[in-house]
Amino acid sequence: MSKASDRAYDAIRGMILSGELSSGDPLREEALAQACGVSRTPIREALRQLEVDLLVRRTESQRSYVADWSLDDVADAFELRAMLEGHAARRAAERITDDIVDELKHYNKAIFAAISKPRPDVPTFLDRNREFHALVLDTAGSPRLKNLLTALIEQPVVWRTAHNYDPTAFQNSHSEHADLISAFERRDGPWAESIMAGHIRRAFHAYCDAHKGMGALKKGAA
Amino acid sequence: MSKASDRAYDAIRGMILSGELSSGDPLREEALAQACGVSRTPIREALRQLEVDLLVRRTESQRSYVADWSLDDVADAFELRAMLEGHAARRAAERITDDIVDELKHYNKAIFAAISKPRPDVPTFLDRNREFHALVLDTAGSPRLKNLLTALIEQPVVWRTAHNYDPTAFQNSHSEHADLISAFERRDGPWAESIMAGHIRRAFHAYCDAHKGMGALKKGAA
DNA sequence: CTTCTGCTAATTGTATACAATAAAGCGAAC
DNA sequence: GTTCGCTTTATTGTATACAATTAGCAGAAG
Repeated sequence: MSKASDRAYDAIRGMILSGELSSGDPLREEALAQACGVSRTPIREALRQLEVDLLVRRTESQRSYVADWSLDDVADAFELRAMLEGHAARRAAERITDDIVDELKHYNKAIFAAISKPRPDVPTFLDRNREFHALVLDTAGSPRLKNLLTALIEQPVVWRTAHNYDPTAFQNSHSEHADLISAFERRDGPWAESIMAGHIRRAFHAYCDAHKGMGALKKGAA
Repeated sequence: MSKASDRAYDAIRGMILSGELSSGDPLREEALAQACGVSRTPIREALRQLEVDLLVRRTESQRSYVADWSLDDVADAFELRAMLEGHAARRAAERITDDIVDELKHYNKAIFAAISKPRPDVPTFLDRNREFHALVLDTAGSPRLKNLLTALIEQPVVWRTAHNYDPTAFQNSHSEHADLISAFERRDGPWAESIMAGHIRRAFHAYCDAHKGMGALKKGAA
């Protein structure tokens, strides 16, 4: 996407993720255009993309609203991620080269450094973690799988949960990555698959723990 | 999508599937607009959708081209379908009601009727088959899964292959649906999953047989 | 009191003009 | 002869005006 569309996309996405907009809020093109300082054309493009991301839902009459993510939806998303990323890990194990393994080790070292500080560096953790998973996905060598997963991976759920990780969860994440790398070194697809699936499922349970009693994702603002 | 966008989408999609446009052909908005009798705006929307469908690819400089589907890509798509539709079948088996089972039986009966004629009624087969799979997918009750699969399910591969089915393949398809219904009646998720996965894989092999020696999807026209 | 109908206002869809950007072709310098 | 850079041209991005559609509401009929 190009400049204005990107600005619009990031802006709207930010408003949704930050809770400035709540579930079910209507998204009117004209209003968003003013808010983002662009015309309706790039807004329309951004909304289409956000719809693919499932952050925005459209009614049959083409009106757009902020999507609502119930706990079931979140579970659903994590389940699919577990399956698809597990599959990706298996394929990656069958195709990986030593160079890629080294690169993964490098990312995981950076993750370790970020979470070993007295006060964990969450943004760095998130970035390296993202890169780690992206590299696995690339190594899987399936453009379609990549397409499906990217729509699933960068979603509010993932985004919000990490801030609530406790130190143990960080450690678990890091050591699961290490296990995954071991599976890759042995080119053991099934092992890689099961580690990855478990890795995602653990993230889901971390999410559940973090959101216990706080009404899931309802009402982000206020 | 609305009228003009739809027309554009169908028209371009048709041009690609029929082979009127070949892999790698550039898609220029202005030219398509004229060809479809609409302005560039709906064309742009259609192209974005076709890109999601993976029928169109865009370069970094935002130019659009007809995507090329190598045999590997086709295999890739079928593998993902097998996994995801298998998953959907398992979920469906855990959630299905007797009414839905009856409806599936009804579709499968219609399929049987269509393929039992002296000269099989392929369009009807395709329609009922589509409805059968769509109902399973709905019953799975995962909007995200549905989202992912619809992007995968209506693709050139599926579309073209059925025309080359031999009578045996039609029969197999019908009897696998019957098996699936049995699994649903017993609410046996794992069974349903494996039948569905096999069902899709068989379709892939039917595709391979039909395209043996005819250079996969290269050069559809001429 | 409810429901249907028609009007009004709000919102999205489409077309088109113009701006920005990337590709292609040409020419000069080395 | 090749390569670098400029100019030209083709193509996409953005803004805006207008058309079409939809929702919301008021008012009359039952």
